[in-house]
Amino acid sequence: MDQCQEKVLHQAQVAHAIKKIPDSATLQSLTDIFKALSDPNRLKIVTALAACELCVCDLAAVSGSSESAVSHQLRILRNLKIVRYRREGKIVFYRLDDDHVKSLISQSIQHVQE
Amino acid sequence: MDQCQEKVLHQAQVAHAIKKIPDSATLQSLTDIFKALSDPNRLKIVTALAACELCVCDLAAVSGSSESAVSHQLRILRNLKIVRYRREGKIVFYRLDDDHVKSLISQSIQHVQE
DNA sequence: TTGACATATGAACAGATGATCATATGTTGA
DNA sequence: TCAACATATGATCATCTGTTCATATGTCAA
Repeated sequence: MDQCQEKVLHQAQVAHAIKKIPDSATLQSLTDIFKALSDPNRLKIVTALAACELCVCDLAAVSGSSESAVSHQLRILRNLKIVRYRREGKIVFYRLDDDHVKSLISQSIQHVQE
Repeated sequence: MDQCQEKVLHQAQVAHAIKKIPDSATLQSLTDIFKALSDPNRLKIVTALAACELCVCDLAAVSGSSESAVSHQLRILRNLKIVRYRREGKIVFYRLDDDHVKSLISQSIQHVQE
Protein backbone atom coordinates (compact mmCIF):
# COMPACT_ATOMS: atom_id res chain seq x y z
CA MET A 1 0.00 0.00 0.00
CA ASP A 2 0.91 3.61 -0.46
CA GLN A 3 3.27 2.84 -3.28
CA CYS A 4 2.38 6.24 -4.63
CA GLN A 5 4.27 7.77 -1.76
CA GLU A 6 7.42 6.48 -3.41
CA LYS A 7 6.47 6.55 -7.04
CA VAL A 8 4.48 9.67 -7.75
CA LEU A 9 2.28 9.53 -10.80
CA HIS A 10 2.72 13.05 -12.12
CA GLN A 11 6.12 14.33 -11.12
CA ALA A 12 5.99 17.68 -12.85
CA GLN A 13 2.61 18.69 -11.49
CA VAL A 14 3.52 17.55 -8.00
CA ALA A 15 6.73 19.53 -8.05
CA HIS A 16 4.87 22.58 -9.29
CA ALA A 17 2.06 22.24 -6.74
CA ILE A 18 4.45 21.81 -3.83
CA LYS A 19 6.04 25.15 -4.63
CA LYS A 20 2.64 26.80 -4.40
CA ILE A 21 1.90 25.57 -0.90
CA PRO A 22 2.56 28.33 1.64
CA ASP A 23 5.40 27.87 4.12
CA SER A 24 4.44 26.34 7.43
CA ALA A 25 4.28 29.67 9.29
CA THR A 26 1.90 31.14 6.74
CA LEU A 27 -0.05 27.91 6.70
CA GLN A 28 -0.38 28.11 10.46
CA SER A 29 -1.57 31.71 10.39
CA LEU A 30 -4.09 30.92 7.70
CA THR A 31 -5.56 27.93 9.48
CA ASP A 32 -5.70 29.98 12.68
CA ILE A 33 -7.82 32.64 11.03
CA PHE A 34 -10.06 30.17 9.25
CA LYS A 35 -10.50 28.16 12.42
CA ALA A 36 -11.43 31.30 14.32
CA LEU A 37 -14.17 31.99 11.80
CA SER A 38 -15.35 28.40 11.56
CA ASP A 39 -17.48 28.47 14.69
CA PRO A 40 -20.99 29.92 14.32
CA ASN A 41 -20.86 31.80 17.61
CA ARG A 42 -17.47 33.29 16.93
CA LEU A 43 -18.57 34.26 13.45
CA LYS A 44 -21.62 35.97 14.92
CA ILE A 45 -19.41 37.82 17.33
CA VAL A 46 -17.04 38.93 14.60
CA THR A 47 -19.75 40.01 12.19
CA ALA A 48 -21.46 41.91 15.00
CA LEU A 49 -18.21 43.65 15.84
CA ALA A 50 -17.79 44.46 12.18
CA ALA A 51 -20.87 46.65 12.63
CA CYS A 52 -19.88 48.45 15.80
CA GLU A 53 -18.04 48.28 19.09
CA LEU A 54 -19.84 46.17 21.69
CA CYS A 55 -19.34 45.04 25.27
CA VAL A 56 -19.37 41.41 26.41
CA CYS A 57 -22.87 41.82 27.68
CA ASP A 58 -24.09 43.12 24.33
CA LEU A 59 -22.29 40.34 22.49
CA ALA A 60 -24.03 37.73 24.61
CA ALA A 61 -27.38 39.23 23.63
CA VAL A 62 -26.37 39.60 20.01
CA SER A 63 -25.06 36.08 19.61
CA GLY A 64 -27.67 34.48 21.81
CA SER A 65 -25.21 32.69 24.05
CA SER A 66 -24.08 33.10 27.64
CA GLU A 67 -21.64 35.78 28.72
CA SER A 68 -19.24 33.11 29.86
CA ALA A 69 -19.27 31.39 26.50
CA VAL A 70 -18.76 34.73 24.78
CA SER A 71 -15.90 35.58 27.08
CA HIS A 72 -14.18 32.30 26.31
CA GLN A 73 -14.56 32.88 22.59
CA LEU A 74 -13.34 36.44 22.90
CA ARG A 75 -10.15 35.18 24.46
CA ILE A 76 -9.52 33.06 21.40
CA LEU A 77 -10.21 36.01 19.12
CA ARG A 78 -8.00 38.20 21.29
CA ASN A 79 -5.11 35.76 21.14
CA LEU A 80 -5.35 35.70 17.38
CA LYS A 81 -5.33 39.51 17.25
CA ILE A 82 -8.70 39.45 15.57
CA VAL A 83 -10.28 41.66 18.22
CA ARG A 84 -8.94 44.24 20.64
CA TYR A 85 -10.62 45.70 23.67
CA ARG A 86 -10.72 48.74 25.87
CA ARG A 87 -11.98 48.91 29.41
CA GLU A 88 -14.32 51.68 30.50
CA GLY A 89 -15.04 51.24 34.18
CA LYS A 90 -16.65 47.90 34.73
CA ILE A 91 -17.40 47.46 31.08
CA VAL A 92 -15.05 46.05 28.44
CA PHE A 93 -15.68 47.09 24.87
CA TYR A 94 -14.53 44.92 22.02
CA ARG A 95 -13.93 45.82 18.42
CA LEU A 96 -12.17 44.30 15.44
CA ASP A 97 -8.43 44.75 15.60
CA ASP A 98 -8.31 45.81 11.96
CA ASP A 99 -10.41 45.61 8.82
CA HIS A 100 -8.70 42.56 7.38
CA VAL A 101 -11.13 40.08 8.78
CA LYS A 102 -14.01 42.36 7.94
CA SER A 103 -13.13 42.42 4.26
CA LEU A 104 -12.37 38.73 4.33
CA ILE A 105 -15.84 37.96 5.57
CA SER A 106 -17.59 40.32 3.20
CA GLN A 107 -15.75 38.70 0.33
CA SER A 108 -16.73 35.28 1.58
CA ILE A 109 -20.35 36.31 1.80
CA GLN A 110 -20.26 37.31 -1.85
CA HIS A 111 -18.93 33.87 -2.73
CA VAL A 112 -21.56 32.12 -0.71
CA GLN A 113 -24.44 34.08 -2.07
CA GLU A 114 -23.71 33.44 -5.72
CA MET B 1 -26.30 35.88 36.65
CA ASP B 2 -26.89 36.68 33.04
CA GLN B 3 -29.05 39.65 33.84
CA CYS B 4 -27.63 41.22 30.73
CA GLN B 5 -29.64 38.73 28.72
CA GLU B 6 -32.73 40.59 29.83
CA LYS B 7 -31.44 44.09 30.26
CA VAL B 8 -29.04 44.87 27.48
CA LEU B 9 -26.59 47.63 28.16
CA HIS B 10 -26.48 49.30 24.79
CA GLN B 11 -29.81 48.79 23.06
CA ALA B 12 -29.14 50.81 19.94
CA GLN B 13 -25.80 49.19 19.16
CA VAL B 14 -27.15 45.73 19.83
CA ALA B 15 -30.11 46.28 17.54
CA HIS B 16 -27.80 47.61 14.85
CA ALA B 17 -25.31 44.77 15.22
CA ILE B 18 -27.97 42.08 15.08
CA LYS B 19 -29.10 43.36 11.70
CA LYS B 20 -25.57 42.95 10.40
CA ILE B 21 -25.29 39.28 11.34
CA PRO B 22 -25.89 37.09 8.29
CA ASP B 23 -28.98 34.91 8.21
CA SER B 24 -28.50 31.38 9.47
CA ALA B 25 -28.17 29.83 6.01
CA THR B 26 -25.40 32.24 5.05
CA LEU B 27 -23.82 31.79 8.44
CA GLN B 28 -23.83 28.05 7.89
CA SER B 29 -22.26 28.32 4.45
CA LEU B 30 -19.59 30.66 5.76
CA THR B 31 -18.62 28.45 8.67
CA ASP B 32 -18.56 25.47 6.34
CA ILE B 33 -16.03 27.14 4.08
CA PHE B 34 -13.90 28.43 6.91
CA LYS B 35 -13.98 25.07 8.62
CA ALA B 36 -12.93 23.39 5.41
CA LEU B 37 -9.90 25.64 5.22
CA SER B 38 -9.06 25.42 8.91
CA ASP B 39 -7.29 22.09 8.70
CA PRO B 40 -3.62 22.20 7.63
CA ASN B 41 -3.89 19.14 5.42
CA ARG B 42 -7.03 20.34 3.71
CA LEU B 43 -5.48 23.75 3.20
CA LYS B 44 -2.42 22.13 1.66
CA ILE B 45 -4.67 20.17 -0.65
CA VAL B 46 -6.62 23.23 -1.67
CA THR B 47 -3.57 25.43 -2.24
CA ALA B 48 -1.98 22.64 -4.26
CA LEU B 49 -5.12 22.33 -6.38
CA ALA B 50 -5.06 26.08 -6.84
CA ALA B 51 -1.85 25.48 -8.76
CA CYS B 52 -2.97 22.62 -10.96
CA GLU B 53 -5.15 19.57 -11.32
CA LEU B 54 -3.86 16.59 -9.33
CA CYS B 55 -4.84 13.00 -8.64
CA VAL B 56 -5.31 11.52 -5.16
CA CYS B 57 -1.96 9.89 -5.38
CA ASP B 58 -0.27 13.19 -6.19
CA LEU B 59 -2.12 14.95 -3.41
CA ALA B 60 -0.90 12.42 -0.89
CA ALA B 61 2.66 13.13 -1.95
CA VAL B 62 2.09 16.87 -2.05
CA SER B 63 0.49 17.08 1.38
CA GLY B 64 2.66 14.45 2.96
CA SER B 65 -0.18 12.34 4.26
CA SER B 66 -1.65 8.96 3.39
CA GLU B 67 -3.90 8.41 0.40
CA SER B 68 -6.67 7.31 2.68
CA ALA B 69 -6.47 10.47 4.75
CA VAL B 70 -6.44 12.54 1.58
CA SER B 71 -9.43 10.69 0.23
CA HIS B 72 -11.38 11.36 3.40
CA GLN B 73 -10.53 15.04 3.24
CA LEU B 74 -11.41 15.19 -0.43
CA ARG B 75 -14.86 13.90 0.37
CA ILE B 76 -15.37 16.80 2.74
CA LEU B 77 -14.16 19.25 0.12
CA ARG B 78 -16.35 17.56 -2.50
CA ASN B 79 -19.44 17.79 -0.33
CA LEU B 80 -18.82 21.49 0.15
CA LYS B 81 -18.44 21.96 -3.61
CA ILE B 82 -14.93 23.25 -3.06
CA VAL B 83 -13.41 20.67 -5.38
CA ARG B 84 -14.73 18.70 -8.30
CA TYR B 85 -13.24 15.65 -9.93
CA ARG B 86 -13.07 13.76 -13.16
CA ARG B 87 -12.18 10.14 -13.60
CA GLU B 88 -9.68 9.06 -16.23
CA GLY B 89 -9.42 5.31 -16.12
CA LYS B 90 -8.23 4.25 -12.71
CA ILE B 91 -7.13 7.73 -11.81
CA VAL B 92 -9.33 10.45 -10.37
CA PHE B 93 -8.22 14.02 -10.95
CA TYR B 94 -9.28 16.76 -8.60
CA ARG B 95 -9.41 20.48 -9.15
CA LEU B 96 -11.00 23.48 -7.52
CA ASP B 97 -14.67 23.76 -8.32
CA ASP B 98 -14.31 27.48 -9.03
CA ASP B 99 -11.92 30.33 -8.31
CA HIS B 100 -13.78 31.66 -5.30
CA VAL B 101 -11.77 29.75 -2.76
CA LYS B 102 -8.61 30.47 -4.67
CA SER B 103 -9.09 34.22 -4.41
CA LEU B 104 -10.24 33.88 -0.83
CA ILE B 105 -7.01 32.20 0.12
CA SER B 106 -4.81 34.58 -1.81
CA GLN B 107 -6.50 37.48 -0.07
CA SER B 108 -6.03 35.79 3.27
CA ILE B 109 -2.37 35.28 2.57
CA GLN B 110 -1.99 38.99 1.96
CA HIS B 111 -3.59 39.69 5.31
CA VAL B 112 -1.38 37.25 7.11
CA GLN B 113 1.82 38.49 5.57
CA GLU B 114 1.36 42.12 6.51
C1' DT C 1 -13.99 48.33 52.99
C1' DT C 2 -18.05 46.13 51.49
C1' DG C 3 -21.55 44.85 48.10
C1' DA C 4 -22.99 44.76 43.43
C1' DC C 5 -21.87 44.24 38.88
C1' DA C 6 -19.16 43.11 34.43
C1' DT C 7 -15.93 40.17 32.90
C1' DA C 8 -12.45 36.42 33.03
C1' DT C 9 -10.91 31.91 33.93
C1' DG C 10 -10.40 26.95 35.39
C1' DA C 11 -12.35 22.32 35.54
C1' DA C 12 -15.14 19.01 33.62
C1' DC C 13 -17.98 16.93 30.34
C1' DA C 14 -20.22 15.97 25.79
C1' DG C 15 -19.78 16.18 21.06
C1' DA C 16 -16.95 16.84 16.91
C1' DT C 17 -12.89 15.81 14.26
C1' DG C 18 -9.03 13.60 11.79
C1' DA C 19 -5.91 9.66 11.31
C1' DT C 20 -5.41 4.79 10.77
C1' DC C 21 -6.59 0.26 9.46
C1' DA C 22 -9.30 -2.95 7.08
C1' DT C 23 -12.16 -3.55 3.45
C1' DA C 24 -14.98 -2.33 -0.58
C1' DT C 25 -15.54 -0.33 -5.20
C1' DG C 26 -14.32 0.57 -9.80
C1' DT C 27 -11.11 0.26 -13.80
C1' DT C 28 -7.70 -1.80 -16.85
C1' DG C 29 -5.08 -5.31 -18.99
C1' DA C 30 -3.99 -10.15 -19.36
C1' DT D 1 -12.74 -13.74 -15.34
C1' DC D 2 -8.91 -12.54 -12.59
C1' DA D 3 -5.09 -9.83 -10.75
C1' DA D 4 -3.27 -5.38 -9.94
C1' DC D 5 -3.96 -0.80 -9.06
C1' DA D 6 -6.23 3.80 -7.67
C1' DT D 7 -9.53 5.40 -4.92
C1' DA D 8 -13.40 5.35 -1.54
C1' DT D 9 -15.50 4.23 2.70
C1' DG D 10 -16.75 2.36 7.38
C1' DA D 11 -15.26 1.56 12.06
C1' DT D 12 -12.48 2.78 15.68
C1' DC D 13 -9.89 5.64 18.62
C1' DA D 14 -7.27 9.49 20.45
C1' DT D 15 -7.52 14.23 20.48
C1' DC D 16 -9.54 18.70 20.10
C1' DT D 17 -13.41 22.01 20.95
C1' DG D 18 -17.09 24.54 22.97
C1' DT D 19 -20.30 24.88 26.59
C1' DT D 20 -21.56 24.99 31.39
C1' DC D 21 -20.86 25.73 36.15
C1' DA D 22 -18.30 27.53 39.82
C1' DT D 23 -15.17 30.75 41.12
C1' DA D 24 -11.90 34.57 40.63
C1' DT D 25 -10.69 39.27 39.24
C1' DG D 26 -11.40 44.03 38.71
C1' DT D 27 -14.16 48.32 39.13
C1' DC D 28 -17.36 51.47 41.13
C1' DA D 29 -20.41 53.41 44.56
C1' DA D 30 -21.84 53.76 49.14
